[in-house]
Order: sequence, then structure tokens, then C-alpha cells
Amino acid sequence: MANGEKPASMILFEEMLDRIRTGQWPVGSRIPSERVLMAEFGHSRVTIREALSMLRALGILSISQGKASVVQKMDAKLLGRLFPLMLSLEGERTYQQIFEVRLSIESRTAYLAALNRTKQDIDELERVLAILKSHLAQNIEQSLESDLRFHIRIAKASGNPLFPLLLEALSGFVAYVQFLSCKGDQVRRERALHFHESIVQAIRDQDPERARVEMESHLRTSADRMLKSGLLKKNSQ
Amino acid sequence: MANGEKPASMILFEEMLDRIRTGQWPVGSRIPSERVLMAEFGHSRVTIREALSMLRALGILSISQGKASVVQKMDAKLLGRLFPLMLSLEGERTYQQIFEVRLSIESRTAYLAALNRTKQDIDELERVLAILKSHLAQNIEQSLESDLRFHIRIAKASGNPLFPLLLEALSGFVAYVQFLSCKGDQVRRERALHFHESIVQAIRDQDPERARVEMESHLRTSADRMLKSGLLKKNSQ
DNA sequence: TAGATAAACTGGTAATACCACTTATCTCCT
DNA sequence: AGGAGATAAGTGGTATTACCAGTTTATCTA
Repeated sequence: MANGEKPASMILFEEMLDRIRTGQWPVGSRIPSERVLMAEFGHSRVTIREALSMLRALGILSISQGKASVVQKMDAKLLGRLFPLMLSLEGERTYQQIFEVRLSIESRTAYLAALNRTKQDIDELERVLAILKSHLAQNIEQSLESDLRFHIRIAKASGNPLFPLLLEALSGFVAYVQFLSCKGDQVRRERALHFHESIVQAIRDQDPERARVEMESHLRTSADRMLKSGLLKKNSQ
Repeated sequence: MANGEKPASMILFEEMLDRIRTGQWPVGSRIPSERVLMAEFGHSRVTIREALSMLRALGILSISQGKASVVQKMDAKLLGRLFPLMLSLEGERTYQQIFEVRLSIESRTAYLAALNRTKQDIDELERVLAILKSHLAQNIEQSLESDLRFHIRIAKASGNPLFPLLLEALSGFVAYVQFLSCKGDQVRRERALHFHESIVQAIRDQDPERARVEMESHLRTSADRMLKSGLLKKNSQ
């Protein structure tokens, strides 16, 4: 016989999650202390703490000793952490696989961005582009981070919040590979910058088809470099 | 001053996760009892249980009273549960958003499936198609489930395991919407079936471009029906 | 009034006991 | 000897108590 009874800690977990969802516990606010929750929910402290641990595992709750626990913004960074974590449990992902997904998504984000971009989007993209340029000769980590921000900013300009979310989730994989592709090679980074500028130009001109083509060229060029480097089969995580 | 010290429960959580990752605790196996883990890790039962609760929250561990806890396969179904859960915390998702993501992904899976499909893929697709046909006049839930399976099977045929994973993750959203789109309208389901057959045919013929076009037509047609139904703005979750 | 001190919070861990449920074992009856 | 039921052992679930370790707040002192 299946045991349908859910443990109290599970119920509390869902109930607390619901409080966060409904705004009863707003993002950024400090939730009541464990002693208070004990009385409120009518359960012992261990049960309360187990429920809180679950929320913590999902990154929804920030808990640290001495301080009150605060509700975290459920942004894409969390997804970016959990996504690779989960995928790592069923086989390794290759760069080829990541690339294909990025291509399918980003060719679309570029297209939609050109269609839906606002003046504010353009300004933002220019800004990120400037940062990208300034980081060209600097350290690699910053340069890669800026590059990722650039692509995510385009996804944001698409008007569909799911796209930047997905990209951020995938970024848990791409980081290392991007690092390899740009490592110590300033010429490559300059070439990538040129592509970035072309993409922004197409988005500014509201030319979806050109934006798509430029984005695909950019990604394909990066992928080809990986191939030549013989690092294609390298696992990304 | 930031408190860099991680609580023991957190450390144990990561350590247990690592044991699962490395295969020390294989998927499907039963992990030691809490009393044993107490001795092994040298911590009290509450600490052990808090770590276990975190694994449970992620769906990695199946825990039920009386029975030993077993390591769960970290498949896409879990992602499908967690994904919408997380997204639900930052604004609602509309059908339009889901549709755009599906279009970007599935136009690519159809294309790749036509390129990389094996004979076994074709057989499987035929089988799913037959099931789909047999469910045409039957209850809606089964029909929708089969439809989802069909699309995921195509993604699988692409050869890139990330695609079916993403689709399954998105399915947490589409279910309700698909339900609406097909609800009580057998004519629509028959038309969808026709599209499905065309897609399979293109994949069988190894005609990537045609497969892509057919898939896009299929999805766009479904989306248009949603528009006409006035349900476009309806939240999917 | 400013700084140091102390009290009152917060979460983290441990130990113990008991309950609820499942599984394995044993015993007894046929 | 074999099967069915009772029994015992093992599992997770919860509660209680106590104390530790940080943080914040209030208080007192210089």
C-alpha cells in the first residue's frame, strides 16, 4: 500500500513556499524566527528547521547564523546553479550539445530583439558593448562575464523573460568552454567584438533577419574555433 | 563581517550530493539509514536529517516512512517540476512566452532529427504516432500526454539529450494550455495529427528543411488557435 | 554623547525518547 | 513440511530539552 501521508515537514515546506509565492513573505523580507514559527505552525523546531532547510536547498531562503532568514529573489542565477547541478547527474554534457541549444535559442532572441527592442534596450546594449570593449585587453574572467551579460541582454530585449532565464541557466556550462575559446587570444576576442557590434547594429536598425544571421554567424564561428582547437568533445562541466 | 562558515548540514548535503554524483550512491540504490549515517559522518540525527531534507527538496532522494531512502534518477520530470516552481516566483508566464521558446527549440529539433535520425527513431515515432491516433477519440488527458511524448521523441531523435530535457522542463507549463487548445474539439486534434504525420514523413525522408517548416507550421497553427480562442493571455500555470 | 558592555535575540547542534510504518523473522497450527 | 499469523527488528517522523555560536539591540558607563 502506498503511503499517501505527507510528513509535516513537507507540508510546512509547501505552505511556506506558498507564503512566499503569495507575497505574504515578500522577497527581501525577513521571515519570523524559528521559535515564532514553532508556535505559529504548531510543530517542533526540528520539523520547522527541516522545512526551512528545503527552502534553503532551493536557494529561496538565505539563512545564516545569528541573523534572521530572508526571502531571496528567485532570479535566474539560482536556475543557473541548479540546472547544471541536475544535469550533471545524468551523463556529461559536451560543448557540441550546449552550442546547438544556444544556437536555437539565440538566433531567435536576436530576431525578436530586433523586432521588439526599445530605445532603452539599445542604450543598455551600447553600454554593455562599451564595457566589453574596455575589458578586451584586461583579465579573461571579466571579459567572459561581460560577454555572457551581452548575450543575456539581447535575450532580455526579445521581450520574453523566459529567454534570458534559459541562457543564464545554460551559462553554468558555457563558462568553461568560452574560457577555452578566448584564452589568451586577443585576436579572437576582437573578432567576436566585431560580431557583437554587427548584431547590435541590426537590432538598432530593427532588421530581424540580419540580426538572426549575424548571431548565427557569431556562434558558428566560435564553435568552429573550438573544433580547430580540438576541444569540441571536451566536457563542459 | 560575512560569516564564511557553512553549517554542517550544508556540508553534509554537498557531500551526499557528491556521493550520488560519483556513483558511490548509485541511482536506484538504497542509502544507509539515518542511524548509520550518524555514525559515519559523526553528526547528530537532526543534522543528518536536515541534509537529507535538502536532497529530498531537490527530488534527488525519495524518502518515505518505514522504508529505506532511495536515490532517484535525476531525469527531466524533476526539472519539469522545479522549473515552473521557480519561475512562478518571478511573475507569471503567458502562453505566448512558452510558445516562442517551443518554436525556437522545436524547429531545431525537427531539423536535427531529420539529419540524425536512426531507423530506430523512425520506428519509435511511428509507434507514438499510432498511439496518438488511437487516443484521438478517447479521453483528453491521455491524448495530451501522447502529444507531449511525440514532441519529446522528436527532440530525442535530434541526438542531443539537452533538447528533450528542455522540452520536458517546459511541459510543466504547456500542459494546461494544450488542454485548452484541444479541449473537446476533435477536428483540431485531427488537424494536429495530420501535421504530426507530415513531420515524421520529413524526418523519415531526411529532409531537415521540410521538417523544420512543418514543425513551425504545426506550432504556429496551434498558437493561432489559441489567439482566436482569446486565451492567449491566459497564464499557463 | 560616544563607546564599551551586557543582555536578548538569531540560527546550529546534540542527545533522548517515542511514534508510525515497513520489513524480516519466528512461531505455531494445519 | 508448508503456510498464515504474530512478533521483533529496523526504518523514517516528531517532540523535548539543552546548550553553543554568532548578531543585534539595549543598557550602562566614562
